[in-house]
Amino acid sequence: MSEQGRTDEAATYDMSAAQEKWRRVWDDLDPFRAGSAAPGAEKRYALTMFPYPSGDLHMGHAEVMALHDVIARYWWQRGYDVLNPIGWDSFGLPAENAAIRNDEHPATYTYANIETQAESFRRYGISFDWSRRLHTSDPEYYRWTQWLFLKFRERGLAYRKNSPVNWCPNDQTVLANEQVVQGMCERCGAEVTKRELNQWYFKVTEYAQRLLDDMDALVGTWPDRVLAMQRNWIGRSEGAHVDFDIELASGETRTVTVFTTRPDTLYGATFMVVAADAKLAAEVVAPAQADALAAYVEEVRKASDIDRLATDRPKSGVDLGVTATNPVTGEQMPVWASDYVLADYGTGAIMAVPAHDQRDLDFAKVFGLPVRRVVDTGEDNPEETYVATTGDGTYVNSGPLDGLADKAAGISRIIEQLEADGRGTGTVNFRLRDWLLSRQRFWGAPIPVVHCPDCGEVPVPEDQLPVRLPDDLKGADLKPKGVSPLAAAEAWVNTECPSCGGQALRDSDTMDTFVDSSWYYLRYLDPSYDQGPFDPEQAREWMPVAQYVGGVEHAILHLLYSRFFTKVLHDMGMVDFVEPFSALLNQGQVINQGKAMSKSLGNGVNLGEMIDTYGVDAVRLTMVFAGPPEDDIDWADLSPGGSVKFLQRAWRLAGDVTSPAGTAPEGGDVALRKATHKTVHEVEQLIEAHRFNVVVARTMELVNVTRKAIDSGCGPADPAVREAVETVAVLLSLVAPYTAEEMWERLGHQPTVARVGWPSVDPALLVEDTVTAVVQIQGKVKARLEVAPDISEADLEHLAMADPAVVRAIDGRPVRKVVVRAPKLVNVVV
RNA sequence: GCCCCCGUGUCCCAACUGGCAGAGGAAGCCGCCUUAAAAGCGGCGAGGUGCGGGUUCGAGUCCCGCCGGGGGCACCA
Repeated sequence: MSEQGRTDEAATYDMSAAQEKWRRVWDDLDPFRAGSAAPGAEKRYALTMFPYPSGDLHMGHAEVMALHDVIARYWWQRGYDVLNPIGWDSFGLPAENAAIRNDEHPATYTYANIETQAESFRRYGISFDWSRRLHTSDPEYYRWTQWLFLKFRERGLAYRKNSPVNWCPNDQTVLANEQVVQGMCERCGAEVTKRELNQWYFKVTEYAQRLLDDMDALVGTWPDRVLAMQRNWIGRSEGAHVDFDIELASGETRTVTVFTTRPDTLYGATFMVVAADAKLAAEVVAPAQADALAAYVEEVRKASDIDRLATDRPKSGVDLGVTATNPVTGEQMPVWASDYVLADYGTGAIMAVPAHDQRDLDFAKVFGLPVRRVVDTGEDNPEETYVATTGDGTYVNSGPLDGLADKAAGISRIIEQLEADGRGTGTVNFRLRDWLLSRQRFWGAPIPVVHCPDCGEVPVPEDQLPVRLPDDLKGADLKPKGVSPLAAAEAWVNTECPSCGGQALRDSDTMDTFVDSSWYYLRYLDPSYDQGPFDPEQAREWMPVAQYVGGVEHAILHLLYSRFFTKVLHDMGMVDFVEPFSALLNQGQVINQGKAMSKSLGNGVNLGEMIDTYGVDAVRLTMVFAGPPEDDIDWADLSPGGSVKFLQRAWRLAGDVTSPAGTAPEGGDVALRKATHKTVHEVEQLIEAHRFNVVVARTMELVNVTRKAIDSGCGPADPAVREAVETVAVLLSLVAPYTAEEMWERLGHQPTVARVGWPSVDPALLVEDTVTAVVQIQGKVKARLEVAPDISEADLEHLAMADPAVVRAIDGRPVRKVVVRAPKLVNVVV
């Protein structure tokens, strides 16, 4: 790129040559090895969500890594000992599907892509410690995933149960609730159906309250919206279980418990509704209504989840032909079945209070069921309007509660009464369900359990881990068949029972890949550790992660699971903290022309081409400068060419410095020195606040004033110029490592600029000689005064009132009030 | 339907606990340099902060109500 015959001002450096050159130097110096900081340095763990190895890196990776690296490199410069590892989340469906397509083993695709991405990361110049590299599909890794599964099982936190589960007919596997989005498979978009299967679960629900409570410690360092999403997902609600006796057709009595958040409206419960697809409905239905129920359930099954999600569709249901007794009024209430009650939330049955719940009221209206108001809110009576009232009010028609106007008191009184009568109890209910972890796919960690006809479910002994995946399956062997491809691998699935030695079968399901990623941050501490999943000593030194950076798409799944794992490990005594990630930053997405990049829109931007055209540094700088890190950035709005120009301008400064390396800055041009020190000081605060775009803007300003100083100010030989240019190089080392290194070399220094240390700020140089004070009349600026920064309020007021422009503006009117904020402002009110 | 975030020059974006609306960049225009162009250097313009109220000496910033955009949840009893 550099050519002969150009003037000095127009000189540029060759970006691609610099990339080749410095990459080798860095490989040699290995400057980002954790543990290489000065002895006693504070340790900081910088983590970025590890990539999935599909294809090469894309613009999204480029953005998140560029932002993340600002933090990691800043910490190194500040003298911290930094752990910034990289690895791959390398199990998963895309590799398996590629293997079926290409008639090969999934490992082929996986490890080839990993090499491609690793090469791209190196070229991209991220400050990773490559010695910590891991892949979750390595047997050395999944050995410990399996080990953790067994430990969870020992603690009763991994268990099997029969249950209707989410089934993706396209991927031919079950899905966790978290992986079903709007009734669709979050991976392939197919409509999810239900199947009754025996599957493995992690008992996340046991940790629901702690997952909620411990979020208090994350407020302020995690994005509010992520905390809100997790809270919402956990879905805690306080209420009561209330028992209703149902008079069955056989004459027997069956007690049915409902969950309600409004036990205080029990006097207004006029009917009961059970989930149509729950066993309960079939168990209590009167014989005369059994056919009607069966027909209704069939109808509901046919209606897809998509239809169910439409909240405005009319209520439907069927009368079960039995009645339940209201425990406080003694009234007989009809029992209905409907699909608006969910089988797997609460108890799958509700007491309907149509006057104060719109859904119940809609149902009552369709079927002509009674409505009775028990809370008078002052609004129109819902019995007439068919608009349910849900606010606070005075209890009516509610026996002992009548006249009371306090909802909290109403709730606790009813609960007391129910508890005294043995008809109910106060309780807390969560929306969170247990985590379904079995997958009927091949490319995952096998579940380390053997099923023996005599001994039943037998865990694989620890010394036999890992249970390795067979390496002789490929192509059509891996086609989804509704059961795991492993079930058909006879040589693999047939085994000895570890307990009795008899013929037995391995569990042929594999674990959800989210199990792998729930603990990888601990494995990074020492990926070759063979005494356990991670080195507890290293965990004490480095954990928890000081800054985690990644996409908001993991707001619930990965982050919730990792938090759960950490709490379990804490309870096992393996770690001494309860939250894995102290701070979280969600970067925005890179979009193009207002829309997410996609093949169908044809608006994709190829990272490799961008790097070839503009160079790594310009692409990184463009990403960081684009805007606040958590905002989406539209590539069409940006100017990578402008970034190139800026980097060349900055680089050119280094060539203009004529003072020798090592020149002390003292005695240099004071104005330039002040600009330099002020920039460093501001950048420190901006980085702490993650305002990286402004960091770049401040660096540009410093480049601009340095250019002026060289051309028309103190001149290139002034020591302040060297100080300014060296500062620019250090600032750029966070964002544009190649340019920074080129500058550093040109300035007569040895590599690497990435570890030279952060410039120290001289507080004396942060003090301004004079400050511009603004004098306002009625809030409008009328005069400006140059004053000392430490001027007293009285002096400033005096100066302001004496200013001719101010006197003119006041024009003899009486001054009602003078507001003085020394040294910046005086406001005169007349 | 409920909850959250965001609306600042042509565009992307700055503006500390309320205190001179403009830092940086892009695009544009004008000079300098050049035989010329590119590159480089220097300079210029423009909005009163989506709309309407309110609080305040003073509001882009705080409060209320709208409009527009984005996101999350969604029959969760």
